[in-house]
Amino acid sequence: MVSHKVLKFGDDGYKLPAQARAPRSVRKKRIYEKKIPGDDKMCAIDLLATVAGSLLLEGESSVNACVVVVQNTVKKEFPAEDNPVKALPYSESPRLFDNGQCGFSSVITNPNHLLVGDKVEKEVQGFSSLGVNGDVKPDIVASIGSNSSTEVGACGNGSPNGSRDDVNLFSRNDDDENFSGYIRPRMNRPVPRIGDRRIRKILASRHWKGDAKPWYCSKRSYYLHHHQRSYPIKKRKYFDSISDSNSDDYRLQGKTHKGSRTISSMKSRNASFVSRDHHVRLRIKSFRVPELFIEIPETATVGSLKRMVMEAVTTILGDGLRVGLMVQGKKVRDDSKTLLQTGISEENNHLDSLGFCLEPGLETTPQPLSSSYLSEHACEDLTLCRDNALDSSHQPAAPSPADSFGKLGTTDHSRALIPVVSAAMLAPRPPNRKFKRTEQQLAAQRRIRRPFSVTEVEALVQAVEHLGTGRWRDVKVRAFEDADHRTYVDLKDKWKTLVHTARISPQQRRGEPVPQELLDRVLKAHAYWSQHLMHQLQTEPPSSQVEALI
DNA sequence: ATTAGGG
DNA sequence: CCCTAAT
Repeated sequence: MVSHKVLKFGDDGYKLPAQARAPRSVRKKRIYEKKIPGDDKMCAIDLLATVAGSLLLEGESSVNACVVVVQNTVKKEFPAEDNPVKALPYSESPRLFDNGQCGFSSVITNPNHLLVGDKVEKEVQGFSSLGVNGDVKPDIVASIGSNSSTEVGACGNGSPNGSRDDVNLFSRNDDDENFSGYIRPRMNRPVPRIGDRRIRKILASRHWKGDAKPWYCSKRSYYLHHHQRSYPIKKRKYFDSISDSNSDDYRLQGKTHKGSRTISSMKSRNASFVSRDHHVRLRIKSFRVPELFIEIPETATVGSLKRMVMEAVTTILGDGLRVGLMVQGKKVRDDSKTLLQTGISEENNHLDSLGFCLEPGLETTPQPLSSSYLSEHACEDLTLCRDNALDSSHQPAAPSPADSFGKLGTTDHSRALIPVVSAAMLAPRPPNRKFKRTEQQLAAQRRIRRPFSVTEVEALVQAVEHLGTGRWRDVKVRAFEDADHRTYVDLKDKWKTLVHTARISPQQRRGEPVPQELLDRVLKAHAYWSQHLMHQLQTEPPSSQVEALI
């Protein structure tokens, strides 16, 4: 009987459980959601190589060269007075191993700088669409600096509107953050990432107000996934004014491009900001491969082990990646948002929790495993491993997370081992807890407040009159299909407050006054549906009743 | 994924 | 709005 060694690279793999939740991008989209047009595809490896190349470019001194990675090319822009930096030959692949260390604590280890100009947004989008990945969701995070060792030096002054908003973020040293992940056979089931449940518990035990907000937040990840995060605080007033000045009746408005109006009005208003040639300098310290679990027979050769590890990494990188961006612990999904809006160009302290991550490009077309970058050797070894696993009866000495090991080889699809990376390791380091989060930071975590306009209230009331108070999903579809920022939870909450508002005296009400007529309807509908909970289940009341209700 | 309800 | 718990 061949015993297996379970090798685990990295030793603090579980230190960040709260961040272990995998992206939900995989999940089925809500019906009322709009589909995002597919992006171009490109070779993930090439991408990584490109990124790596870019990152390896700089030495400590040359801080001002601007290296922008655009798909398969590396575009360099050099400030007049700076020494150009040699570009890494494109053919040179990133270093996957950290010399002297077991495994690959970092794909790219040299301190380096990635300076991004205005066009960052576009560039990032270029990345965001690589191949795809069937059922595994590795994440690789490139943390930008770290709290403990990050030196945030502002080239400009601190004033938000100062003449120089440039921010230079860089880390002094390459402090070693461990990584973890698993290698597991490709199975139907997603990998046993760090248990959701456990994570939730941990999350639950953590009051977000007082603690770092995990960037994967159970529920929130659901709708924030699709309903973009709010704007930076600083811009809040500005946005509020916009939405306030426009009543949004999405139902009547029909399908329009989301936010088109907002964007356009924003442009004109924000012109003074945007026009200025402010740049944000970011330095991606390194991309790390998270914790990795490998099960391999004792009789396997060192060479095969090495290849296995290589295979794992390669698979992670080659199975389709896209770039994710995290700001203040929150994933920024809206690619159309500007850095300014996202807060990246704001004060320095916003950058301490900025992170890039490579995640599976699940939005795009799935690619058959055969097209991945598995080498023949790797496949051979993996096959060998699989066979051995079969021989050794079943069962994996591998405890916990690797419960799938036992099934190694039970499926034909398990020909290749798919490395699974726990998101935990990849997450950017949580904000430094030493310093209390500022109100601003806290607020930035929230979605922007968007008071319901009278028109929206009207739409909501009408929908509830017809559908009742227990079918918010339907209400959403029916009356707010195009209001992407209004989730059914929001609608439910709004109804709650409407009912409350209707019950209190007009003097106690705040905000834009809701016509009494509407409030009356709210109470009526509320009363009606309170009594007809039975019917509310599926059917809509006869129009006659509804009208009577109205 | 949705719903319900407290914070 | 946020967050959870329970569906």
